[in-house]
Amino acid sequence: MVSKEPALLSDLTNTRTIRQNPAMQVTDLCSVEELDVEHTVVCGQTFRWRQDVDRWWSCFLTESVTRRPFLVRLHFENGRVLCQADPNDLPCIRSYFRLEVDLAQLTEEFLGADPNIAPAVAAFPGLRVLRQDPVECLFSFLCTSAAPLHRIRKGIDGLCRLLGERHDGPLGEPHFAFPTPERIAETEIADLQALGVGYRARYLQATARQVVAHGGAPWLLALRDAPYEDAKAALLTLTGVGEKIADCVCLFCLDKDAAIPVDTHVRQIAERYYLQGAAPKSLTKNSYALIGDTIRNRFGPMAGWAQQYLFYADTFEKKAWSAYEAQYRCGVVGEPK
DNA sequence: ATGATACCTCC
DNA sequence: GAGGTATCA
Repeated sequence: MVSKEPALLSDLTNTRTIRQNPAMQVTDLCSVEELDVEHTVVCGQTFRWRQDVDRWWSCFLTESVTRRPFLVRLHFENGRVLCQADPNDLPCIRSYFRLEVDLAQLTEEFLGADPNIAPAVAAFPGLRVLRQDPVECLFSFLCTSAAPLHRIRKGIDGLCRLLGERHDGPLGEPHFAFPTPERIAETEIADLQALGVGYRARYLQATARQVVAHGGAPWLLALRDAPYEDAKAALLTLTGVGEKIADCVCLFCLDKDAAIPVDTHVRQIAERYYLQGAAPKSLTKNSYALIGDTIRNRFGPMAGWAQQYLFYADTFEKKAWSAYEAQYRCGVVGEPK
């Protein structure tokens, strides 16, 4: 599997070089009860995090307003989350993980609203919904339709390597920023398809052109200030964006905490707990809304977070964690198992 | 409005 | 067949 993509070997993050970068400092970010880094970055809301050889989790993120890329590395030790980053980037990192949300209070409210969520909350304390950069979130989720996790990660990684701005570390280790809509818009469909994203290549180019026509990244970011319904409606006009992906983008980067992305897992959960007998046979526009409304009625305006606990606990049960985790290890992206 | 099918790719 | 969408009946 290594011989298939030898180029990746040279791209492994050399943690020593990062430690030698004087701008990178280790900070005590918060407690592990406040943030479970590992499950938060592998629970299906973001796809570019990886575990370096020293087991620190790392990602090359983009600040949503300034479009400035920056490196983050996180690790947990003695009940604390340690953060290795440029101190100037700490506010961005706190914002990304939405540490302003009082998770203890929120999960307490969820438990009061519905005891069915107790096992999920108990299994993953510290699991959070992110505030990602909308550009990365939208174009990432365009790659997710009917695709397994390793394919999603490979496609997104390829997209960044092909079109993302390259930033070299102190000893030349490369980091690729997520590409701009403009860059994706000017790329041939065939070149995008060569990344292994299949028919989603057409969606990437079409949506990139539509976003650029609307004003680019700032237009997407402005949806954060719009009501959920308006933001979702705007996203639904984009090619390749249906209800599920629109809700993923709303929830995972636009602060729309009531958004419920409904897939087969969430549908099964809704059937099991709330809709016995009255369960819809298929996922139509109406049944999609019914399931979302059911969960919103139960958990209120932060229902999207409740959905994430229920969803992840359900999928986690079905896959052995070791097999799951292996896809993230050592930064080797793109190869399954 | 609901239901069926094709669309890339690869295990 | 897979964590979905566009298209057409």
